[in-house]
Amino acid sequence: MSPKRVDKAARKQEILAAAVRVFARKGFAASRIDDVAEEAGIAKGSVYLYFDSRDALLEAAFSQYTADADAIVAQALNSTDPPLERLALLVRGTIDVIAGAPDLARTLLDLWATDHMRPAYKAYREAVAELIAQIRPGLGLPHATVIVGAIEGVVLQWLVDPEVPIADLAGPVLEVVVEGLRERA
Amino acid sequence: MSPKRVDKAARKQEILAAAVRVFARKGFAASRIDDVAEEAGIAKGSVYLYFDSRDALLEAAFSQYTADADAIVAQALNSTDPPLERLALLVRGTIDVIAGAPDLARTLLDLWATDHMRPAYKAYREAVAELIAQIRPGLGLPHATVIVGAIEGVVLQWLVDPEVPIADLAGPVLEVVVEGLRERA
Amino acid sequence: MSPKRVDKAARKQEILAAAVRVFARKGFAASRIDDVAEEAGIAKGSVYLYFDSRDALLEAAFSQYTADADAIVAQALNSTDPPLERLALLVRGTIDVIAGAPDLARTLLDLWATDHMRPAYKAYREAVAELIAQIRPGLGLPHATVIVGAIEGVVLQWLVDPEVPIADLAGPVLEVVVEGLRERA
Amino acid sequence: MSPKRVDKAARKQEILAAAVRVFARKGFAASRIDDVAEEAGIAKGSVYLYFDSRDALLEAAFSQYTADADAIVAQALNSTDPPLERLALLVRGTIDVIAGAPDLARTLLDLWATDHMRPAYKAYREAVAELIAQIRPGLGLPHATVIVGAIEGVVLQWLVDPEVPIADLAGPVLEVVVEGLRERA
DNA sequence: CATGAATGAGTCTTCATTCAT
DNA sequence: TATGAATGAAGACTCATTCAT
Repeated sequence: MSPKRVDKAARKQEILAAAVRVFARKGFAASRIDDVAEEAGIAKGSVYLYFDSRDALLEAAFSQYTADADAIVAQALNSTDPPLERLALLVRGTIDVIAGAPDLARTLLDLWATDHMRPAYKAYREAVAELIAQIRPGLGLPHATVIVGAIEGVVLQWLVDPEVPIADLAGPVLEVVVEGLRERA
Repeated sequence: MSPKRVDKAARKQEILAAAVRVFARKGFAASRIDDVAEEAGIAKGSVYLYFDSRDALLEAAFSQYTADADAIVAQALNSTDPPLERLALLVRGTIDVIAGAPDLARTLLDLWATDHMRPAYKAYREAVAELIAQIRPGLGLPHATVIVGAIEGVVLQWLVDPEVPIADLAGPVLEVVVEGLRERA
Repeated sequence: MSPKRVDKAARKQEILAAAVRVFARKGFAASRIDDVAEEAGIAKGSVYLYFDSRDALLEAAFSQYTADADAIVAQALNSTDPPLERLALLVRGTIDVIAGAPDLARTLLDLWATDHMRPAYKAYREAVAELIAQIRPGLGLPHATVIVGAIEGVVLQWLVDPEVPIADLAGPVLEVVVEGLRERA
Repeated sequence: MSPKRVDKAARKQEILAAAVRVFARKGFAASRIDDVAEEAGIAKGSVYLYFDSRDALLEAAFSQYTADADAIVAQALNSTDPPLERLALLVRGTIDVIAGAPDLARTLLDLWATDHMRPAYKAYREAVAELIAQIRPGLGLPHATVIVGAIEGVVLQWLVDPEVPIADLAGPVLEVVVEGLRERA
């Protein structure tokens, strides 16, 4: 009847973190449950005390990712700042979160092949569309798709090539997207 | 010995094409040698007469893809039109090619997880940097990364969600990127 | 030290009873120690305080079952009634007991696959042989095997198909076995 | 394109026969795919070229069993002999088939725990009911259940104890069931 | 060249058993 | 005594690769 020392939720987080590190290192497809267990310093079978299956681990990693991302988006959009300010918040927030958790970010490569990101991106686009409609009439979902694309596309390039200086790119994203490339009068 | 009806190189190409179709359909991780053989209309063992291993097949499929992609970019950039025109060509060309071969495009999701795209994207960014430097001084590699990001990011969203109207997005990409979102005076 | 609230033997019996219920429900092969522990309302590890292993638990469950079965048979045979009467008692007793504990009966399916029933059935046949020899000279072990077979075979059919009305079949068993099918003069 | 030497159907039969031998030796629950493969003299993976799963092997064993059994029943019932003759045919046929294939018979112990035998036994009982109704009015399904029970119950005892002389028991079954135990006037 | 049956290493998952608390 | 987290051996199933024909 004595309560066990182990905090189940904490242990679950440890394993998930270990899994994310492994996924980041080798990709989900090449990650074995043994790898995750070893990274977490436990026996293979113990992973199953906390996650139902290998897929459940990816699932959990995904949830963790989108939870963070959603928070950023929500925060940026619910502010009362002027729209351009909020757009800047959004871009900076997203990129900071991603750059701050490279391992988690790497799982995006696997997540994209899933259809878990579909609703997330859809909501993201719609929120941005609403935001930019306040900047200038005539801006809508297509342009929002471009904004989201610029952010995620910059991340993508960093994932493909770690030398891309992701942390420094929030500025350029905003410059290009807000001011455009064309020479001003 | 007269040459056989089917020459080796051609047969190898057929298998490669079949492999790409299969990879596009189910992703690389879920594609079996059996699937490729069936798609190519030959026996499983025969695949090994042309490719040393599953990985070699992958490698070949990836190389073919990047070669195609490189050609698009080169073509757009080597024109003598004014820079903004060439940018437009590039954006439209890339998106048209990708939207025109949806099956092939799916392969990108796997490609990104390899490092085959690293040099391709690097060259892509550098070429775009050179191009936009001609539009306005002060524009450079960071902005080029955003441009490439916007293009690839829009494609990414379409891969994640087929309802994203990729074919209609070349225009919005250019609008945002060239003119910016900000209200003009 | 005053005796603990629950004495060891009683607790052991509780666990055994729980085990039998579980085995009856799902069959032995599909029964997990966890299931037994849960049915007994204790922790999995505690089962091992009373039984050395899963097999020991099985063994105990089987022994309990055969002990019960032997008691039935002994009781029916030790009466001083005339032979046909005792045969009727035996058939009715056996079927009533089995039909009265359907959960327990399911265990028979597993028991048959072990050799725990071998001596029990042997004794059963011999006792019946002795009994029927008093009904008519010339009747012996082969006929006893048929009698026991008819009883157990009817039970078997009920285990295979719960719609077989086991509770109503003691009569027909006796009719067939005592009177035979043939039209009497 | 050259046709392979191996007759797939024959090979499948070989594996099934090997499986039945293994099942007979250790019971289905304790039988490993490795055991079956070794018994068949092939590699573990090869079993899966012919059977989808371990369960499919039991399934196949079952089908083989009931095919034989059904044939016996059908043959006995479709004869034009007088009813008592046909009953004798049925009892002798069933017991001969079972006694002639002890390995296959042993799988009955596993089959019974499945619900595959439910419809088979139901049909068996109904056929016998029809048959005995021709022997004497008033005989019906309950008595048929007893007949089937006597046959299967005798087999059961032989499975539990190989010393039970199954091959010699068709006679006693008929004697008891046709004539009854009671002393005739 | 082509075939496709055969192989067996590799992986996920389960679960009896142990043991620190 | 009791607990239940942890362990790791075992087993089903997959599939890249080989090779006899």
